[in-house]
Amino acid sequence: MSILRVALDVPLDTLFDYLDAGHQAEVGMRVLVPFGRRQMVGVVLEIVEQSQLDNDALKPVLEVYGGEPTLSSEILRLLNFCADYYHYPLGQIVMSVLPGRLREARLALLEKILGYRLSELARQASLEVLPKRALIQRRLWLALEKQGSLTAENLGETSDNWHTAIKAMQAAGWVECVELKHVIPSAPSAIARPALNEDQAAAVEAVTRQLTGFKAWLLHGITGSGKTEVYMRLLESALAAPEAQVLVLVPEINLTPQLQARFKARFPHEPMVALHSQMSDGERLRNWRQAESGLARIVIGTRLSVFTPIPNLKLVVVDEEHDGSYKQQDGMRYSARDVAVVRAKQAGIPIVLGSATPSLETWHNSQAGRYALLTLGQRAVAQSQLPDIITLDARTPQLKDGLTPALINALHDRLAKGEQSLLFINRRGYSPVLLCSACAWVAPCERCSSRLVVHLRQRRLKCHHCGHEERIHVQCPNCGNPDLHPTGHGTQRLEATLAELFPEARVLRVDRDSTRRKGALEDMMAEVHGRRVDILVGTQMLAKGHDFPNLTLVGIIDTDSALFSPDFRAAERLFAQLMQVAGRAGRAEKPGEVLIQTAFPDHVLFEALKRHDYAAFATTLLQERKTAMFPPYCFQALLRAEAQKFEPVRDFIAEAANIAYGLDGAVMVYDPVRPTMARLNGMERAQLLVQAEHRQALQAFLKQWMGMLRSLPLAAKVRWSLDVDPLEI
DNA sequence: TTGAATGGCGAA
DNA sequence: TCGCCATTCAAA
Repeated sequence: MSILRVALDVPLDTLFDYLDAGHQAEVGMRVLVPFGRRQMVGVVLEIVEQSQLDNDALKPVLEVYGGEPTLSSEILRLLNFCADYYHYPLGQIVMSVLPGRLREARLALLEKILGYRLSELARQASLEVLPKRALIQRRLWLALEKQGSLTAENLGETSDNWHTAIKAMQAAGWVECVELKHVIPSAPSAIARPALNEDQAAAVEAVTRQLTGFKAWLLHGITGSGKTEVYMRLLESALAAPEAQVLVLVPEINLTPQLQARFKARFPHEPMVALHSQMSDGERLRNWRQAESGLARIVIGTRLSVFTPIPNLKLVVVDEEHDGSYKQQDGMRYSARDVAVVRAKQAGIPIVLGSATPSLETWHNSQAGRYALLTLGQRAVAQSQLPDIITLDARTPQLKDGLTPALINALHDRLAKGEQSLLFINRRGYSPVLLCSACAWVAPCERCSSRLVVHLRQRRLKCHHCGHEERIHVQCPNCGNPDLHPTGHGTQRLEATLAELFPEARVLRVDRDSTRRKGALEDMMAEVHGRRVDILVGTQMLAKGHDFPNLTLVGIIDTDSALFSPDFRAAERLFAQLMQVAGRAGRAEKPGEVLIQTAFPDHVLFEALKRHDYAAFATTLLQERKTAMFPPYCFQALLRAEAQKFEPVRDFIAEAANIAYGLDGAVMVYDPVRPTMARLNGMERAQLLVQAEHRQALQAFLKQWMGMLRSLPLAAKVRWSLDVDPLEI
């Protein structure tokens, strides 16, 4: 009798063996199995003849969910790689990449992919058999005539009331419901494609020439250089092969609808699905299923979608590859960008990583020749200019509520011209600190090593790390002084200041607080586009993806903390962020201006930024990293631990360090430290960094180390995790 | 991780 | 001795 080796969602680094009991399960199928006193859903990863355990110690599977799509061997191979590389239990990985519905103990996919097509009867007849006034029916008829068959989703795009119309047509016998296996290819239609500039054309040509076989490309294009157009041309080429599918990764959910809309306009006939965590379970499953079955040809999604089974994958695009959102920050701490590269390699297909400010890891790979570099140096709209970037010395006594006179003048100027401005400040709330004027007490968070932020309008103090809230104190709890001052500037305070300085201006604040309501961001963007806003105040939310044609001034307030941060990646991130924000200015024909307030106007970062010279800055940073032996010149892993009490955390980390010191000498083990947020959400934290010059050495070390850590008694007393290639240290 | 079994301790 | 808790252990 064959033995099924099953992956289960338990934090144990092992598979569990079950007897097949005549079910004839296959690798990749879901099964229901008894587990302790419970039942669990798992996935068959191996089928063997003999278990390590005695056969009578094995229980039979309860159910095999056959007739469903399974996890393909390609995906299982990728997940195996991840389990190895990130040192995370395979069972948990397998179960976490399945859509929620497939983690439930029931057959999920009895529903077929249904589509509609014109009946034989209808094909003999003509549109004129429909009532004259049934406009929607007529539209659907035409669409079906053109496409052959369409899914409910396709029809939903044709019109909102498609459902009643299709029912009527079905009742009249014009339309029939069929199960879809393949998309019926549509006749190519004339879609307007903008002309490419020289750089774009060269990039498209280079990749198109090598669409078979693995190759990683870095598409380095300044903001506004038309990266998306390059992606679309590449999709076009890749999709020219019959049945071919492509995967496009985007960093954030916010950016999916935008890109989706552009793709839809360009590829109206290509079935496209989006995958991200904000969709309902049903929708997620449906879309996953369409990708898995080969029906969807364009799959666009956030980081988790890198694990979607896509049988005929021919090209992967990772947009904004430098973006930190690609890194999962809990559970298996994978980098979707890195996994995407592995996936492309395993599948033997090209991958394009796009960014205006590539991560240093990627840039280094391109310099070392591992990735081929494609540069877009011109803005796509030829006459549009790169913005002028100017630093303003913030060490002036004439600061008015944190604003320099030069910035205020520039705002005046735009207002007079009827142009829009954007002030960028990376701090939500009214002010970041509540300070006692007498004893210098500041309101702390009880659960974190952080300060509470003043939200004046709601009269509350909030912790931006754990979500804790309390009322604003009437007097200092330390000395009784009633004179407590909100100190420093946040978005809300800036908004208030601007209202005072420019009473006639329409100011709009865009941050996590003001956009909490669903659809709020979209509404606000519409306000901006409709020119019903003069000055935008916002956090980094505004940096990504939005085009503001009438925006000609970007003011950046208070970025200095990142210049001298203990985190060696802070400068890299700041540069990327400033480049991105700067890219918001002057995207159309109007030249833009970026004013940066800083106490360090001559800092090299700003010098490079003024010249829009990413390459030079990257070279400087890489030089520093090389000298210090930091990534990408070494490979790191970070062991984190947390618990309610510090003592077990300290002991666990200390013991882990001791074990590490005793292992392989090719790995450097730092001292245990407490992170900047030593306390977070009521948990005491500590961490330990290890690094090695070679990935292999680090991996070999981690394998041993993890095995030993898992068997430590203390390991059960703390919450701990390993972060391979950590982004924040 | 979950859930059950174990063991220590105060109350009765 | 009961009941409650914290801790420990197994899961195929």
